[in-house]
Amino acid sequence: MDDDWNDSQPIYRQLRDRVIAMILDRVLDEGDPLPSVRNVAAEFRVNPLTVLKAYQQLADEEIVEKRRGLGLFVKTGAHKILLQVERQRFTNEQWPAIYATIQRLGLSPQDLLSVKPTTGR
Amino acid sequence: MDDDWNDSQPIYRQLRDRVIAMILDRVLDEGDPLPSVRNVAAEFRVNPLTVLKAYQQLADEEIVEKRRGLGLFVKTGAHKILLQVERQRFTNEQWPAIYATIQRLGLSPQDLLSVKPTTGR
DNA sequence: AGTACTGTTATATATAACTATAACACCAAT
DNA sequence: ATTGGTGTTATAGTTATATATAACAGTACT
Repeated sequence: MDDDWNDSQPIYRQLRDRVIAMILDRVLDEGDPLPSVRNVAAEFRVNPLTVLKAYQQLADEEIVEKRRGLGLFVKTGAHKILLQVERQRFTNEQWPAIYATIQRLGLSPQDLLSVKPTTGR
Repeated sequence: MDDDWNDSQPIYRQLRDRVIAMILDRVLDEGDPLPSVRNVAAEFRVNPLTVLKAYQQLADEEIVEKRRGLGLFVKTGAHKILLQVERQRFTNEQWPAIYATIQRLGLSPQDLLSVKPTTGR
């Protein structure tokens, strides 16, 4: 409903991340069709080619499956694989920098843990 | 010494962040000159214009002060201001999304916040 | 005056990201 | 067969990022 785009990340990347989040949150179950390229483009007021690029990437990552004339579908096993891959990516690649920032700013775990998330990401 | 550039962020932005980190870490004290445009460009094998863009931004943000023919210098009060501004930006804008990701991946925030990082950022 | 530093501007080029518009090819159902 | 739904391709233009090269302008020191 809210078309908010993070300025520090390409849209097609954010679209990809959004789908992955939906799979992880079981909003999209395995075998379910992804919302169509044209629908997503219309909903977020974005060019269809941008959506296509995001979907293409998901297909390249074997998270999603193409069926000619029908659309893209969540592969079976996608949830489990994503959980593994994304966990490792987060803890190894993203978290160290985040933790360094927290330390640098002198923020306390207590403060951070009491902050409620507002964005789905 | 290690010229590592994060692929998901423009170089000039990363250069800006690096200077800010140096100020927060007291590597650069108030009144100190920033490493010169040409030196930074040479050290990181980057175009001088890219460095200039980062420095220009720091000047626009009033964190740094220009002296004609001499260079850029850390403003007095920069540390305190940065600590305030960056703390708020992190907890309000970045942390909520990070926390959501942690939840989504089923990771324990407590564990993450008590573990030592491996990379300096 | 000359040298050696500073930031800055001017051109020109390359690539990535995003957009607008239009058309094509496949599949399912009427 | 036609309609309406998929993804996909083709052209073309804009903006942001980064590059290479060169020159300009202010300050300090010799």
